[in-house]
Formats: sequence, C-alpha cells, structure tokens
Amino acid sequence: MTPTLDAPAPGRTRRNRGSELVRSRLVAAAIGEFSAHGFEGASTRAIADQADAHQSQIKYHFDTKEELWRRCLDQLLAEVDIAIAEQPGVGSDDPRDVIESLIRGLVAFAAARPELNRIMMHEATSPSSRLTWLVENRLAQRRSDLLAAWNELVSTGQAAPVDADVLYHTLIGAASLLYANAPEAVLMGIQPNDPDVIQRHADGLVAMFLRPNT
Amino acid sequence: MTPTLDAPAPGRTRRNRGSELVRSRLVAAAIGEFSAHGFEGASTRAIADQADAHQSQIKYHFDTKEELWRRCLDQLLAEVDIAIAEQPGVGSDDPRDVIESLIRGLVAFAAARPELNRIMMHEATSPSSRLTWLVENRLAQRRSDLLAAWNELVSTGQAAPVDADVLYHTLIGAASLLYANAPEAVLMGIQPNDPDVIQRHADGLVAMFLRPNT
DNA sequence: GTCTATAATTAGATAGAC
DNA sequence: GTCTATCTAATTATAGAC
Repeated sequence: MTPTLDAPAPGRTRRNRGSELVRSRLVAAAIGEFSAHGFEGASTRAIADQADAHQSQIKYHFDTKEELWRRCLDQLLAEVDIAIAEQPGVGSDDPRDVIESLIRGLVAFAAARPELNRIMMHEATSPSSRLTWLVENRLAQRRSDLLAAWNELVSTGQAAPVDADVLYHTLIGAASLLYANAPEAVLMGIQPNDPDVIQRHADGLVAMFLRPNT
Repeated sequence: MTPTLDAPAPGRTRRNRGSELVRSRLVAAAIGEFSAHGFEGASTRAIADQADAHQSQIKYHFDTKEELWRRCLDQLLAEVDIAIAEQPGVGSDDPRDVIESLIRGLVAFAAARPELNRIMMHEATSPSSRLTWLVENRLAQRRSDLLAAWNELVSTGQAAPVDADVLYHTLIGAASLLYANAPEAVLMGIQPNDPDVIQRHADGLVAMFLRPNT
C-alpha cells in the first residue's frame, strides 16, 4: 500500500496526503468491523490494528467512534448511489425501466458490498442516536425517491400489489438478506457470490415486483 | 409476576419451581437484549437486572453467556413453529395452501415477535460457533422443509419464478425486515404494528410468491 | 501527525458465605 | 439457589512526549 497512489483530496495540500490515507484505511477497516460485529461489538483497537494505525489515531482523525461510524455510512451510501446510477435504464422515461434498474442495482450492490445492509440490520433493531441520524439525514430522502418511482409504476398498472407502506422494507429485505447473511447462506450450501445465483435472484425479483407488461 | 402461575416443568419437583421461574425470566430478558444489541453488544449484567436476578445466577443456571443464548434461540424457534402450525391451511393437500400458510405464518410471527429475526440478522453477518450451531442443528432442517413444499408448488406451476437457491432468504427477507427493523420503519413514518399494514403486507407477499391460479 | 502510557469504565467469569 | 465481592481482561477516551 503506497501513499503515492492516493491523490490529495480537494482543498488539501500535498502534506496531508499521508493523513488522508490513514483516514481512508481506518474507514475501510471500520466498515468491515461494524458490519461483522455491529457498532457495540466492534472495537476501535481491532479497527486500528486492521488499518495499521494506533487506536488513539481514531480520536485524532474522527474524534469519536460514532463519528467514524458516520463516515463509514457516508462512504457506503455513496457507493450504493453509484451502483444504482450505473444501471442502464435508471434515467429512462419508462417507470418500468427505472424500477427494474433500481432492483438490479440493489441486488448487484448487496452482493458486491454486503456491508451496508449488514450495518443497517445491526442498527435498525433498536433506537439509537445513530439510527435517528441515519434515517433523518440519509435514508428518508432515498425512501421518498423510491416511492415516487414506484407510484409511477402503480399509475401505469405495472406494479405488483405491494403496499407503498411496506414496499421499501419488502424490496430491500428480498434483495439483500441473502448477501447480508452470506455466512449463514454458505453454511446452508448456497453460494451467494456465484454470478449465476445473483443473476437469477435479480431476475426473479424483477419478475415478482413488476407485473407482466401485457 | 407470581411464581405460582408457572407449573413445574416435567421431571421437576415443586421445590424447583422458583428456579424454573428465574430461568424463564433470564431467557425472556436475554431475548430482548440479544435482539436489540446482538450477542457481543448485550451484557449479562443488563440481562440479570431486567430479570430481577444477579449476574452470577447466569453462570449457575446456564453456565455461560453462549449457552443462555442457545436457550433463547430454542425458545424463539419453538414459538415460530407454533405460529406456522396455527395457520389454517398448513396441513392441506394443496401445496398452494401450504405455502400460503407458511408465508402468512412467517409474517404474523415476525410482526408479533421480531426478536428471532433480529437475532438472526445480528448473528448471520459473520461466522461464529453460534452461527454454525444454529444452522446445523436448528435451521438446515427448516430450510429443507420449506424447499420441499416449494418444489411441490413448482411442480404444479403455481410458484413465482424464484430460484430454490435463493427462495429461503428472499422470502424471509421480504417477510421480516419491516418488523426486524421496526425502529427504523417507525422513524420513516410507518406503523409496523398496525394490523392493517401486516395484513396487506402478507396479502402482497402471497400474491407475489404464488402465481395466479389460472 | 504519530505513538506510548494510562485513566476510567465495563465486560464475563468465579469463589465462597449464607 | 442466591448474592456479595472480586478477578482478569477488554473497552473508549485522553494526556502528553516526540
């Protein structure tokens, strides 16, 4: 891992380059620990060790464990937005193409980067300052966007009979649990990393959530 | 909470009644803590406090935190089996009725008792001795039973085009995430405890996973 | 910016009085 | 069976040398 591979972030001088690297390594390690063990189960020492840094550097770079956690979420949410935006039909005029792209983007991302769904499943089981921050500042808008696209589909009669109230969790649960719970799936003899499995999974969800275009 | 309401367990004398009560109170408290904070995030002191017992009684009654955790899972799995068995069509000859009962039973249980799915989502994010025990000794058989029923539905052409490989996680994710993540859903303005919401959720899943009976 | 040392707290497990 | 007291280890946070 050579520092010179990372360009300085905007507004930062060359002298900060090393610091940015440490920050990104800490975030990367923290994403792994938070997703595997939850916020409370993850230790800052384990995170620092994985990042080849010292535990006290977390205080210097992020002040608290919770602020580090928020940086992890922002990193992952940026990635899921990219994964969805990369889908071919995402900007289509046809609401069916938009929802299909969203479903395929969610499956592809959950499979490639299960950490976001894992962290969500850890956090959403009980109220906390982190969960409130996450929903209010990061997730509420995304859910609104999904519902807007879904309502377009409903208006053209192509949506499956899924209530708007439950759509968000039904779709995300159906799309991501297999990958979020990959260690369990593997013990059950499933290969959640097999591209064929992922493809058939996405195809099945598209067929279920979108009504046949008669 | 009166001890006399609990009958002595089979093979136990009247003198053990108090002990059985403490055990059941510890299990009940532990289910709440494990589901909210995960195994690592839950503390045996908080569990004992909630059960009006002392932390060291966990050692006496269950020896280790992990053994207490296993008792919690057995309690919850017994409850989900009952919830499914209570569905009217579960013993039907028609495979469609069997799957419909399973879906409705899963939704009803996840809504009424989200703790099981919460604990599963905490545990299944990384390998552990607990996860291996759980899958091998408790879940593998249940998944086989589901797949057997599903294959019957496939053979009669009434199953949605969902691969057998991914069916288990797709169905459980679609049925339970809303309730497992209820604290998040509430922050989003959803009422996961509203019987109407639950009813429409179950209806939607039945319509999606079962092909129209043409 | 980095790193050592440590404070303050809490964890699970346990010994032994009652 | 219950409960007090305590052990060992791990936790986050922090002060200060370099």
